[in-house]
Amino acid sequence: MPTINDVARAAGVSPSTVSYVLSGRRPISAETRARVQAAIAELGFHPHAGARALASSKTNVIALVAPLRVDVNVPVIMQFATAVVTAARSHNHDVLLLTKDEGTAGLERVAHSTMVDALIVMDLERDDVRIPALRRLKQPSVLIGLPADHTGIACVDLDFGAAAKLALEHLHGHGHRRIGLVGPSPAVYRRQTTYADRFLSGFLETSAELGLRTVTHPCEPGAAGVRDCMADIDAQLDGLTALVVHNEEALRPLLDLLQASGRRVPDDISIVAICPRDVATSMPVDLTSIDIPAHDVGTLAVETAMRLLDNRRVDYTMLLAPSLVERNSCKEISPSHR
Amino acid sequence: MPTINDVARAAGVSPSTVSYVLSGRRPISAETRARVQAAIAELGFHPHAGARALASSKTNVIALVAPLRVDVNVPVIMQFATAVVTAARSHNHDVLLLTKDEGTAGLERVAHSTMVDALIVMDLERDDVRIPALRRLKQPSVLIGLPADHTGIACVDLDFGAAAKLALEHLHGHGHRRIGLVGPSPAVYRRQTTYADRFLSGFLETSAELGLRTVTHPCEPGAAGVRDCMADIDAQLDGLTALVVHNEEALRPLLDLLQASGRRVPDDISIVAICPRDVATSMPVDLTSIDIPAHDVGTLAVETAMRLLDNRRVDYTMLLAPSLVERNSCKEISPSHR
DNA sequence: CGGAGTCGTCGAAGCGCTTCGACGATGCGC
DNA sequence: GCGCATCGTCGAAGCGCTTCGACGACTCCG
Repeated sequence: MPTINDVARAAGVSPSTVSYVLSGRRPISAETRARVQAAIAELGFHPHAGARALASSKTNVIALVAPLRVDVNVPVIMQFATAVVTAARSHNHDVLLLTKDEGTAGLERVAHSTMVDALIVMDLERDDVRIPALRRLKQPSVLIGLPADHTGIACVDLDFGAAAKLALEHLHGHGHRRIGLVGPSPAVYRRQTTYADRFLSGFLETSAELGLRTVTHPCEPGAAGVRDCMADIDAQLDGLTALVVHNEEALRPLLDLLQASGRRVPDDISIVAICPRDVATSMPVDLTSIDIPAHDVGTLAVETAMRLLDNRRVDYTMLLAPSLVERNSCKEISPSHR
Repeated sequence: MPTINDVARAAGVSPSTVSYVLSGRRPISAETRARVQAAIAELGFHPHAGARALASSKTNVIALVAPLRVDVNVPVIMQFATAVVTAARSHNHDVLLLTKDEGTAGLERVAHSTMVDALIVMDLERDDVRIPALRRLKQPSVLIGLPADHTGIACVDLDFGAAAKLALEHLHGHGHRRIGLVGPSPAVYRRQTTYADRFLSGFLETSAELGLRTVTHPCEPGAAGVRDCMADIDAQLDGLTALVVHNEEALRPLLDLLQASGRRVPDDISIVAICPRDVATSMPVDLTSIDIPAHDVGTLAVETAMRLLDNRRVDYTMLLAPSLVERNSCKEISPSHR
């Protein structure tokens, strides 16, 4: 492996000159630069990352802390990860993958040993124990999610409150007045992942504003969970004409159940789903949905980390506006049926 | 951030002694060790990764090259990644996540700049262009998959040939004689990911050995793809009593289609699926399946990388034996119906 | 009781890079 | 034509760690 000294010798310059050619931090004449670059290419020189990190205190690596339990939401996690890696590479950074189950210790390990310049953390809980730890680190961090007290830490997420509002407004606009919410599984609420609450609050507020009759219910995974959930919803609200589904796993069994019980979508019941686009379009009925813009969120998280690294100003709460795509699961209801 | 010198001073020893306490490479008296460890704990010392890498030429990081297109098989990829990260951590290594689309250049970048000690590469094609590049690296690599010429590079994968054999033997044992294979999508064959071929060869060989009447067909994604595929299979082989499905995406629409056309599983048609356990158990019918042991494969890949790093002997072709789990999708067929 | 090992520790060199200050050479204004 | 910037380059210091050789203090054996 050639070193910067080898390159310097080959180009007939000093090592510092090579370094300046590489970093562009000082002006170098065109000829010198050309000679150096030729030497670099010829020798196949790549600067040693460790040496560089040691001398410059920059690693050009960011940590991505992901919930790698084989769990719900796998495709969404994957989309985040893809976006983060891609965006990081476009800023000349690499990504070190950590699992959530290393917890606080993992964050401190990589931060204290100077393996990374910044951290991106996903799947935050309302009072996540990692937040105080992150605050203590010298590296900046960006959260994907919105825990309770994130003072001084940048957060990026979909605006789930607005998403709920948007879903209800859409249905309201189509004449629906009696609407059920099929929520995430109780485990999600228990885990205090805040998107569930934010969505729920937005739902309840908008429901009140628009004067709707609504009922909300979490939904256990599996066909049985869906059956129970729908039974409860139907029991509490008759004349139901629409559902908002904030639960990816439930979608498929829900559609199966509706079909089995002879309720046609969208003729008898309309549905708005909150889920990734490809999930919405891979169902028996193409679902009108509000996308979870994992790609945008991941990219924005990286951009934000980069801004923090160059001491540029950032917003500390970035909630992306939801957008609803109409497909074939919502139907206009005539006033007489309201 | 305290350095090794700070620790040394606090403990009243030389920096090298601290280093030896950390690495255990030389004997250190119990008292000294205790004092040093106390100082480390008190100061919250963590060795600087870059400095360490520079001095020792070891990074304690391995690269994981994953196909991060948002594509088929997402859950399986995720399981591999989880297993690799977990196993790496248990060997005191971290994982740098690279995407397949950086190609050869990405591998060379991280290897030449000494960011990683070893590489684990997934989703190999038959004549993958990355293989020659990997051979040139000074870091060892382990492949998850089995490309054509992998001389000198360790490979780990499920034995797909044996899996096909196992599936057919199971069905044959239950009296089935006319069996269809619903294969991966043509895109997979085109991409020359070798597991498809290995499975197919195993299928054809075993079919011949057992004297079965079989027909094989790739299957495009989506309900339409499944319909076409089944139409072709039925056209070529009447009296079909069983299917082997080597295509995760196809499972759900296939079951829908069979139900819609009044063929009950397992009463009218038996199924053996090759897919992760949780996919098999999340279908309307619990499927008898051969698991894709992503966790085991990922773990073994890391173990192998670790062995290579300590210059221990490794096998260069590690094919894990498949295992079939009986659930509710296969039925004994009476001789009269054969 | 002397020499040969072992044990425990230290000092110094060096890993490959960045960066700071210095310095000759130019160009410029007046 | 002289001083002053600016430009382009160099040399050296150092980033924080590992590792090698050295060395005093013991232990052990014959």
